[in-house]
Amino acid sequence: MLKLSKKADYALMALQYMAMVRSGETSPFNPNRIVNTKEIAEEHHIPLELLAKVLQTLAKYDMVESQNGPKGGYLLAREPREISIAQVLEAIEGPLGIADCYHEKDEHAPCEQIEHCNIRTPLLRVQESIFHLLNSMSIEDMMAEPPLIIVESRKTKGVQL
Amino acid sequence: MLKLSKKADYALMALQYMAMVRSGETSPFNPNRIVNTKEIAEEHHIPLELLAKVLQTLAKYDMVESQNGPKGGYLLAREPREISIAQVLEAIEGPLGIADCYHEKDEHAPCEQIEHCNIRTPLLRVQESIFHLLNSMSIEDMMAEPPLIIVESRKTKGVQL
DNA sequence: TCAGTCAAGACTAAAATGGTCGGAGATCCA
DNA sequence: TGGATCTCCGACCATTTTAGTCTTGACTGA
Repeated sequence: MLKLSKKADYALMALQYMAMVRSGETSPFNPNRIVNTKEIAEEHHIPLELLAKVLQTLAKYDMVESQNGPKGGYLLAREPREISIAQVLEAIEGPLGIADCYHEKDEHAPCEQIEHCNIRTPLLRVQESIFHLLNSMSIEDMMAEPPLIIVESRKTKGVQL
Repeated sequence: MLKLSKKADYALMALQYMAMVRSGETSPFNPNRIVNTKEIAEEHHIPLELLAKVLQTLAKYDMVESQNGPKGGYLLAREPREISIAQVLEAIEGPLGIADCYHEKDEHAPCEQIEHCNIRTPLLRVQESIFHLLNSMSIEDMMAEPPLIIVESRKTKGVQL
């Protein structure tokens, strides 16, 4: 539950990687170098074609710029700090909302339950908190993180930050 | 994205309703009365059979107690404040985790990317925040909320609480 | 021109989700 | 006491979503 889709995972990985490359972290002698789909896919062991599709949508949403031809590839279209996690997730998976109270068939009609819905208001509060959190974090915040070695239990819950 | 499943919605609605009934809010003369699936389904306009299944799993996780036979139904097994939203979601949709870094086939093996995963640590931070939020809210917090009349735009994002 | 790159779409397989059905079990009352 | 009735229960099916693959085409630079 609440798990990110693979595509969203891949998008974040790719953007983080591009941000690292751009900063010169991975290859100090040529920051700003362009990276292509294959490189990212091999680096992270993810299927090439799927990543390609993800990068296409990121390009469509102006988060990366594509360059065609040999030596082509992608680069970040903005500063890493200007790309929020919320923006990435919305680009890949559509508008985010814990409670979106709209009819499935007709975007503009409210859902069947709305007249008798007792949980809407509190859920909207939860939703706003999550939005705020995801909007406040950017790709920059994902850089230079030492990978965790310890695989902690999935039972750890409710830990205060 | 991040949208709750129908089942999760129904579970929360049902629990909130049962909490209201129990408090005497809906029918002052007999609080603690037992309610059956049909009543909840009709009250909220949700399909009976699906709600039934949801209530079954809630019973399995000891959030409600079931009583069979005529005049049977469900009641809350605990105080509303002792049932957190996180518990409900986990009961219905399985363990929650933005990033669960496990192999799909083998629960105990880490996922393919973990060795080269650059986004794990920051995502775990996000995840912990959300866990904390969902654990800190209970069914009690969902009671006595006046329904919102205004249908606000789904474009409102990143609003500070 | 040619090889390497992105772009775009159709297509398939598998999983998750939403929804349905025919019972099994408990209670009530003649 | 025994059946009628009302409830929960668990297996089942249909649809949608997701993940992944494949093909074709267009663009670019050497």
